[in-house]
Amino acid sequence: MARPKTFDKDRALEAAVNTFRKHGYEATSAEMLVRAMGIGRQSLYDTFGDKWQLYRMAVHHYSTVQTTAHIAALRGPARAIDGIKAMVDRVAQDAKSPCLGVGSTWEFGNERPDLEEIKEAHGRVLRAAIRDRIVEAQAAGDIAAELRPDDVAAFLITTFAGLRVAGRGGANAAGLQTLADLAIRALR
Amino acid sequence: MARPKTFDKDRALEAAVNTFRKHGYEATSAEMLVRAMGIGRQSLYDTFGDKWQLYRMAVHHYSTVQTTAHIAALRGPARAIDGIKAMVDRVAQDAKSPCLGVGSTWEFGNERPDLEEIKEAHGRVLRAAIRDRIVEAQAAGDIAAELRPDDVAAFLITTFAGLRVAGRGGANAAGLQTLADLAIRALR
DNA sequence: CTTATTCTGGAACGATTATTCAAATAAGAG
DNA sequence: CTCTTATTTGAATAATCGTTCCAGAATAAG
Repeated sequence: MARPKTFDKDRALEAAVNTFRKHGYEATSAEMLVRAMGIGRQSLYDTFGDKWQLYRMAVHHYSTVQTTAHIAALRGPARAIDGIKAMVDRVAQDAKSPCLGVGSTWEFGNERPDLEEIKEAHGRVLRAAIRDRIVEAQAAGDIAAELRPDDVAAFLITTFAGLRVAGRGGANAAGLQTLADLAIRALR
Repeated sequence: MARPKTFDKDRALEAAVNTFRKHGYEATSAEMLVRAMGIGRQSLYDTFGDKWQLYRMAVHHYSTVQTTAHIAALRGPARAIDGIKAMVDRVAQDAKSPCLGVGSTWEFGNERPDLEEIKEAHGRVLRAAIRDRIVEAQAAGDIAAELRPDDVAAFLITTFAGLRVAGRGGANAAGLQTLADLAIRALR
């Protein structure tokens, strides 16, 4: 059997992710994707189907990486409140590079069931992880006991979106950190 | 002099605003605009120049209306903190309909000087108005004195973006209100 | 009425879109 | 080397894009 050289699909997908992050779905052309991914045009269609399927895979990949990083920061420190702070700080530091989650949410709202499915799955996991640490922080007296954990988790995720929009709009690192600190303040 | 009937430019512009709000710039075609605005294709180009100029006018119009509404809510109540709450609540209630400010920020970042100019001008006015009421609320003891008014104003505007992304993603009215309440909590 | 002006809508333009067919190229296995 | 398969690339398709030209319909002032 002959086994010719095959291109790195993961590398190609990550290049697609970055292109979609920067320009969104509509403003990204197949030509841009091919160039960024460093593969031939036909390989793109053979391997990933079409532009929309590639986009879905990009969103899925991005969501996985991002959710994993969120949770790693969240669970890193011993104290729950420190984990929550670490997670928020990480988003503040990362907010200068465009988020594909916010991008796809803004571009398609909740009108694309297949996209919604992907984001719902990751969102559920992330919300649950955050909620657990909130409960833990409340037990430690670091988050006000009267707050409902689900509400706080939703608030933090909404804060992520706000930070990312601010970052996209040109806010500097120090300003983003100040915003993150203020959000944490709401939990006392 | 003969003076033929002229179409209502304000109505047409508002229709353009709504179309751009829903679909963004890239995904809005001239055909969609013509249909939504209820005018002939040539009238669009004669009156508004081209698609980009129309978009700039739409962003400008939207920003003006939105800034005015923000400030009206902000200055309505006698107590400053109530004005701030009213402004945030208004955004929470409005967050289901897509915001052209967030949309243009996300679609173009801060790389379009002519767009940036428009939003900077309105942003400056809004930030100043918010800051004034924050100072007032601090004097009344309703906002923590140690917070810097500029930071709080930036935080509130970032919260607007977060709420709007959440609304676009399908959050319901009650959930948005809860998020707004939590944001206000950060100011105590 | 006439006449001046505006608006409309079909036709066309060139450019770009996503996608596919088919042929050429490249590279590893035997 | 040959053979097999992956990948690339040129060409073509059909659709749509923003935009302009142009002819005719509509409308209001004189």
